Amino acid sequence: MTALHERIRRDIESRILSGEMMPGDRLPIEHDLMAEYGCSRMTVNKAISALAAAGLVNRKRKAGTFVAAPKAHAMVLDIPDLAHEIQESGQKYRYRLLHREICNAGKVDSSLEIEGDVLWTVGVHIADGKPFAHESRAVSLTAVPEIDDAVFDPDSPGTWLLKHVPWTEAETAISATAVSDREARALGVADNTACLSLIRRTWRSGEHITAVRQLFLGDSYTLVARFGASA
Amino acid sequence: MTALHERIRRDIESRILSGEMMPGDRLPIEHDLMAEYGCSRMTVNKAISALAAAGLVNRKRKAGTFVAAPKAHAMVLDIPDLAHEIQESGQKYRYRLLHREICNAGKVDSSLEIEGDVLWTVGVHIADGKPFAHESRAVSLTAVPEIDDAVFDPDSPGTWLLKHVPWTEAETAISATAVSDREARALGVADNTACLSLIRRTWRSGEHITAVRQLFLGDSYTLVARFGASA
DNA sequence: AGATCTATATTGTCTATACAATAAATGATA
DNA sequence: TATCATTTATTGTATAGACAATATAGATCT
Repeated sequence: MTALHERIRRDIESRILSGEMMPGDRLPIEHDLMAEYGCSRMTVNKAISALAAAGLVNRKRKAGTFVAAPKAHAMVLDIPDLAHEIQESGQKYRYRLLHREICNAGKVDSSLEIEGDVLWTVGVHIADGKPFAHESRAVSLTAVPEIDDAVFDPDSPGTWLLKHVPWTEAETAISATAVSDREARALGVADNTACLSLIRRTWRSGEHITAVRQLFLGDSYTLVARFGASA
Repeated sequence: MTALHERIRRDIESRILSGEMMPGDRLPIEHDLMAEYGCSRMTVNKAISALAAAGLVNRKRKAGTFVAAPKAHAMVLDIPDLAHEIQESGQKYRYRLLHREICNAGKVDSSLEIEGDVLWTVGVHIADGKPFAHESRAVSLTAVPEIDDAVFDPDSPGTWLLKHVPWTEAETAISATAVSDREARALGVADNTACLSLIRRTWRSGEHITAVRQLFLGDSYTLVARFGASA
């Protein structure tokens, strides 16, 4: 039932992933694959183009198609929507707003690197009554003026934004840090506890929409990135 | 000079990303796009299939093509090869091996979740003479017997593996932790310093190759993931 | 109203062919 | 030998047409 071009793609893909074809090796030319699979060149081309789009091979006119060097470690990182993830796992999710203020970006955490007038929120993500992540967020009022009217009761500011504002570019920086005393109090942990710090900034067509810094208790939360069939 | 199918793809993509077309909106049918762009259906199909492959739209026979719900936060995470990255930034890279032992996996850090006989290495990544990441790695001897003969002098075990063994599946877990006393000593920092813990496990066709746990000093290292044009 | 069949719109795949673009290989020239 | 032009192999793009698969919408029958 699977389409032929798909079969060809998977066939060659497996030859590469299994190590049977090593980086630098040359693939058969389209004409030969046509013969091998008994199909038209368009079909072969579709299969190999897909591999090229996925970065598994490089193609060059006249030269041929070659197995690409291993993509080192580019992989898909699944940064979940907290509310969604927590509810999935059967826990009760709540967001508690600690602070909400319209102010100039200069006033908020400088690590967010946002400018202009913003809505600044500070809150805590709670799973089954237990604080679980601390969040400080700035949303540009010039980019998203309507957020001023938003109520963050069922939804956290992040969920609200996801539902209302599409983004086109994003950047996420992950590091480790020790919680400050104020954050420790909000999370109900000891001062200086090791935390995962996730700073995420999004744009829409070059215009900065929001920047957020989330602190996850180190042992309670782990980001997992997967690549390949093990998923 | 850009191909027509590429122009069509970008055209529609920008309509989606700009917010002009919202999730759930229906795209014109291929026949209409044919007319709009004055080309054959195959060309339109190629453009829209690319958008579908990228997850921007969903296609259903008879129903049509629809703008997909925002892909939450799936993005490309660039987990660099440490040696490469440090050298890029003009610093001098060195790997110092602290421990090397053939043993059963049971003996090494249980968080690595590997089994059988392994080569266990512990070492420190050094940039410009300053310790910078602590690494504990187990490499399966059944999967990679030849690593027993490897010398980790110019290359760290990770770099050696990258050069010699292709992998097909990988999983990376990122969390925050406080360094143990032994690790603190190796890194030359105070006990309990907050660190980024990166556990990475790779397979080849289902066979577990290696598992590694790297500890990065929290303030000295940040993983950055980017998505979209801002890169 | 509800179930079942039928028609139809839309995407999915494939073919055979054509010409364009590119870079490597080859040959000609200085 | 070095440089430049020419050929040639290979991929890139496009076309028109055909038939398949499938989900919706409409029609028919309980």
